[in-house]
Amino acid sequence: MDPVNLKKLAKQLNLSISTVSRALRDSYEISQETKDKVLSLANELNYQPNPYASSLRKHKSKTIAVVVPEIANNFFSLAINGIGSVAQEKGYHVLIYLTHEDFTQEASIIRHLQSGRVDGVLISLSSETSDIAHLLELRQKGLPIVFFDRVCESIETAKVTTDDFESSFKATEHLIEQGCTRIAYLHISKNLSIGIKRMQGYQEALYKHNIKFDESLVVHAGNDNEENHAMVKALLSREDRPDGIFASVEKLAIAAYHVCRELSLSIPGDVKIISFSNLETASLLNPSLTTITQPAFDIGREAATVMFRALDKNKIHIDNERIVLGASLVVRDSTGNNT
Amino acid sequence: MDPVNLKKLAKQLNLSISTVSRALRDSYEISQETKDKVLSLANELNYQPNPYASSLRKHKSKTIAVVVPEIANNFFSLAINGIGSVAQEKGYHVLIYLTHEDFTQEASIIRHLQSGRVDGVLISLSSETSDIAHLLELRQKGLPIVFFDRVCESIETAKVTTDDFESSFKATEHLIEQGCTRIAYLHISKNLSIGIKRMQGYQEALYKHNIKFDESLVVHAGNDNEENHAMVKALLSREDRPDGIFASVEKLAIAAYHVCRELSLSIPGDVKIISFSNLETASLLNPSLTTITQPAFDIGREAATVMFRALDKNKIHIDNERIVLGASLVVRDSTGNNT
DNA sequence: CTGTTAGCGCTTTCAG
DNA sequence: CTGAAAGCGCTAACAG
Repeated sequence: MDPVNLKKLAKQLNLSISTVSRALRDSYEISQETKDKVLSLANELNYQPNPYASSLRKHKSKTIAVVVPEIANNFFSLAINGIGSVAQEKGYHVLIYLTHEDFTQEASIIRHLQSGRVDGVLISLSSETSDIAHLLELRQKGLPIVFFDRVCESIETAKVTTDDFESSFKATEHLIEQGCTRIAYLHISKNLSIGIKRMQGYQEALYKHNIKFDESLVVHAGNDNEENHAMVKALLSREDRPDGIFASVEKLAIAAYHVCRELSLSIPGDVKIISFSNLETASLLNPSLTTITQPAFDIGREAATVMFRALDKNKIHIDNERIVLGASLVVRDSTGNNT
Repeated sequence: MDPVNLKKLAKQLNLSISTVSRALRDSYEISQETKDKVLSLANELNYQPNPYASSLRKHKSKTIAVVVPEIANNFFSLAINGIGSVAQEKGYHVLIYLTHEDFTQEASIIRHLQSGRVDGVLISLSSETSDIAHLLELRQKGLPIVFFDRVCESIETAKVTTDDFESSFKATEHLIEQGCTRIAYLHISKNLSIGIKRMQGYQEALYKHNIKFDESLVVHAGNDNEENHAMVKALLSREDRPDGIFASVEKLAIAAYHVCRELSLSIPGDVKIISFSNLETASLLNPSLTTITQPAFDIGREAATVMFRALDKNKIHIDNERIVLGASLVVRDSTGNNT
């Protein structure tokens, strides 16, 4: 109840507040003897420095913000784990903000972060974000930003992603090699670079194998699950329905699964599905699920590492570095073993 | 770059700092006219109050800590989502701390939180936690605590959980009704009340159906996945191996799945598995997975609601309330539809 | 209705 | 090596 602060320690030791403060930060200008005395009393009373006082004084919070669309999504959870692990090593704190894929919420969160509450921001954009004024403003305030996964190409700063093009190319090619000729692409958002890059990989694979790109096989999904479901259902109900589906995100693959069940289409007999997905356990449990698994944890670690490196050097502006981590195409045979 | 603070606003408006401050907090003692002027300039300059200054002054941080063993776990992710949604409504910030199921880390995190960085702590205990001195200390410092899921029975405060006993009873009974007679229990930790309650439900169901409880069918799992795997493998390699498995947590069910595959045991032919699990999508994808699905999001919301109610009233000590939310037994037929 | 002032707990000159 | 004092940005008496 009674506060343990520098004043109290100082009084009890007959020292000045500044001496105690310096002793605790192991300053060279304090005698060993004094340091020992201070340290021991601090431990005894379990002194914990008030972080707000020192943040106010130093204009540094030792805190970063992680802004993600949602957290109940294996990719983001794992990435946050990665971020958290580096943060703990570096003695930083992690504030989590969820945008729920909503632009307005994202903007208001980012705007709030101009307050100085955090020293840097790691962000994965909402699928609705096209206007980036709020991010530019934040940067102008001197806050370093690192993008991960869902990056913004037009802002010069570090971006950590999966090799979206390459892995999409391989995934699509895999479907083609399995005999698919009419492959649909479930597109997450026209605003997000991941959606675009993944689509490019898909198109490139079709091109390589002389399959004509059919615009009508692309489903432009939105934020409404019901609507997405309906669109996928329409697609799979067509006379000339696709025999393969490449989903740019897990959520859309799940929708496709649902629809196949409703329409009594067998997987992978009638329709082969492949998707970006980090549901390791799910794919473990279902042999017919072939996934592109992103190195989510490492993406988090990498993004955080870049950020802390900048913060250590008091760098406000992070260089326009692009870090691309490889994803793995996890194909399973009918017994569920990886191949 | 240049800071927008009260001083700056005051100077530009020819008002005193305190007047500006009051105007911004919509104090009754400020004229509408002044308020308007202040507000409009604040908006124009995009003034964001320094949270550290006001926290220091008010001894309130408008921030809570959420301490969980891990985050790449659907239950915790969903619960954090729930917490986050209430926090955002109430204007609170959420700091996430991960213990990695490690007691030492948990203790050091909790100790750090005595600093006043947060106004309250929501926690789900690490499976290694048996000593609770750190939690008692925290409480003595005047910080309200709310437990969720993995609660500590011996501390008087609010606890939000699933009806562990009841749902375990039903799950076990379900296995018995499916014809299982030798049902194993995969036990998470002897320290955690959830493990114990779930075991009690299991035992009670056996008792009701006149099946003798066989201690040798209980696997006491630890923190090491390899070891757990080995123990489950030993269990399923026995001459008199179980024909049913009830896993108290998802991770152990996954281990059992792996082992069955290695030993070429069919599920649910040779062995029926049932588990606490929030991997909705996984169970969607695999028809043979029967789960007890906890209302994770609601547990998070509920826990946060209790916390904010206390904080609103400046209550340091939360009453020993127990909130129990129902879980649902999700049984699927061979087509994967819920029944 | 508005201004002056004291301080939250800490760091950091500047003096000794 | 140690102490005194100023001040980070904000709030809350207390005066007027």
